[in-house]
Amino acid sequence: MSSALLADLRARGLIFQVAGEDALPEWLDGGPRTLYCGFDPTADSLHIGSLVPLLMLRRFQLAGHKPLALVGGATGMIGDPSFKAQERKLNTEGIIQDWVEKLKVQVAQYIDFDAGDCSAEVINNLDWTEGVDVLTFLRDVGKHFSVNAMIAKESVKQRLDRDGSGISFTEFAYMILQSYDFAELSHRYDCSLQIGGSDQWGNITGGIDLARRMYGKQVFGLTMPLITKSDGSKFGKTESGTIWLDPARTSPYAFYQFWLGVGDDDVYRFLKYFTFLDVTEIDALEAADAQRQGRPEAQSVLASEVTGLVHGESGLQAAMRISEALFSGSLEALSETDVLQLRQDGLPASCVTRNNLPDTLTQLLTEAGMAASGKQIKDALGRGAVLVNNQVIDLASNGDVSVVLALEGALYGRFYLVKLGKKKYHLFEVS
RNA sequence: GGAGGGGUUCCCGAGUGGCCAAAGGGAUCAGACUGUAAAUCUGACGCGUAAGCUUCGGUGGUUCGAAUCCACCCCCCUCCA
Repeated sequence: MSSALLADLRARGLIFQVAGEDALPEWLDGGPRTLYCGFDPTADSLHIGSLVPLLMLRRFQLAGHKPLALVGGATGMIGDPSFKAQERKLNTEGIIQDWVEKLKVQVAQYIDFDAGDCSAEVINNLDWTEGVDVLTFLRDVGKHFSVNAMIAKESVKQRLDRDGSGISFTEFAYMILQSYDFAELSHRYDCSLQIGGSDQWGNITGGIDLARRMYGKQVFGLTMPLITKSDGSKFGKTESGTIWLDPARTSPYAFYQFWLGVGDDDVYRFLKYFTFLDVTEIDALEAADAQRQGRPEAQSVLASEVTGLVHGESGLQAAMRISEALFSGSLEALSETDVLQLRQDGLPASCVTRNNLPDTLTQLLTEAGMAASGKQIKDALGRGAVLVNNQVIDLASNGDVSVVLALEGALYGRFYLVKLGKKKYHLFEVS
C-alpha cells in the first residue's frame, strides 16, 4: 500500500530526494509509521509555500501513517540559514510565542486528529529543547557534529564563500538544533521519517546522522522540489505580496484568483502538487484542454480545489460568487443583497461620506489601496483603465470626485464599484 | 585591537562636485493583443492633480552647488592579532 504511495508521489513530481531510498518502501509497507515535518514561526501565518509539505503530511496520513506537525518554537528563535543570502534579524520571544500559537491552529486544519493509530499530533520543539543546558547540549549533541562536515553543506555554502555576507554562529548552529529534533522524535515518538522542502536536505541528513549516533536508530528523509514557475519569477507572490493561508491576510477571493491566474505552463504541475486529484484525472484534463480552443479548464479546477482545501466550502463559494459577479455577470444584474453579499464575501470595500470626499480620484483610490501611488492611478485614468460602475472615467475627471460619484450614478443610492485595470475591484459605499 | 573593502531609489547594480529623481537589468503597474493566460510591443515606475517637495547608512561641515569632498558615528564583509 505504501509503495503505492511512493509511486503516486513520484508521479506527482513531489519527490526530490530520498535518504534511505532502498529501505524506505519496505519500511513504509511494514505498518503505520510516524513521520514529521517542521514549520518555523517566521510570521503569524503560513503561506502557500508551506502548503505542499502540509498536504504531504496528509497524503501520508491517508496512506495509513501518523503525521506529526512540528511547530518550531525553538528553531524559530534561531533562524534557518539554509540558502538564505543574508543573516536574519531575531524576533523577540513574545512574538515567536504568539506566532507559534497561531501556526499550531493553522497547521491542525490539514491533518486528522481522530484517526486511531494514525491520529496526527501537533508538537513544539521547545518542549524538549527548553530544559537543555548549554554544557549538556555541547557535550551530548555538539560532539556528534563535525564542523568540517557542516561547512561543506551546500545550504550554507554561499554564506561562507560569498563576499558581502557571512553567517553568525547562531544561525550556523541551527542545523544542529533541527538535527536534535529529529533525533529526539525518533527516540520519543519512534518517528523515522522527516519530510521538507529541498532546502531542508542538509538539515534532514544532519538529523539522520544524529539519530544514528545518539540512539542507534535508522531514520529516513524525503524532500519535495522547490516550487518554481516556468517564467522564472517567484512562486507565491503577486503584486499585492505573499499569498497567505490566513483568510485575514489573503481573502478567499484573492486566494481563488491567485490560482485562477496560474499560467498554462504551470497549471498541470500545480494540480499534482496542490490537490488530491488523481494523476490520471489530471492527465485527462490536460489532454482535454489541449483539444479545446481558447481557455483551458485546469485553472478553475485548481482554484476550486485548493481554495476548498484551505478555506472550506463556504470560503470557496464566496470566492466564486465574487468572481462570477465581477468577471462574467453584468453589474446591472446585481441586486442590492448581491452587492452586500460581495462585501460580506471579502471583496475589498470601504465607506466614505459624501461631505468628506478627497479632492481627487487619485487620492480616493490610493487611500483605498487600489494602487501604490497616485501616479499609477493617473496612468490608468489616461488610458481609460478606470471604470466606476462600468463607466470609463477620464483623466480630466480626476478633480471632480463628486461628479464621478454623483448620486445618479450610484447603485442602490450608495454603491460604486470601481474597476482599475482588468482585475482590481473596490467597492465604495458613499453615505 | 590592526589593515583593507563596502552600505545608492522594491531587488541587483552604475554613478565619484553641477547636464542626477540618479544609467542598465529584474520585479511591479497600466494599455494593445488574448483566455481574468503565455509570449510580444507600448507607456509608467520617490511623493504630489499641479506649483513643487523629499531621497543615495547617520550626524555635522566645506562649497554658489554634494550620492559624489571632509570629520565623526553606526552597520556589514575579508584578512591579521
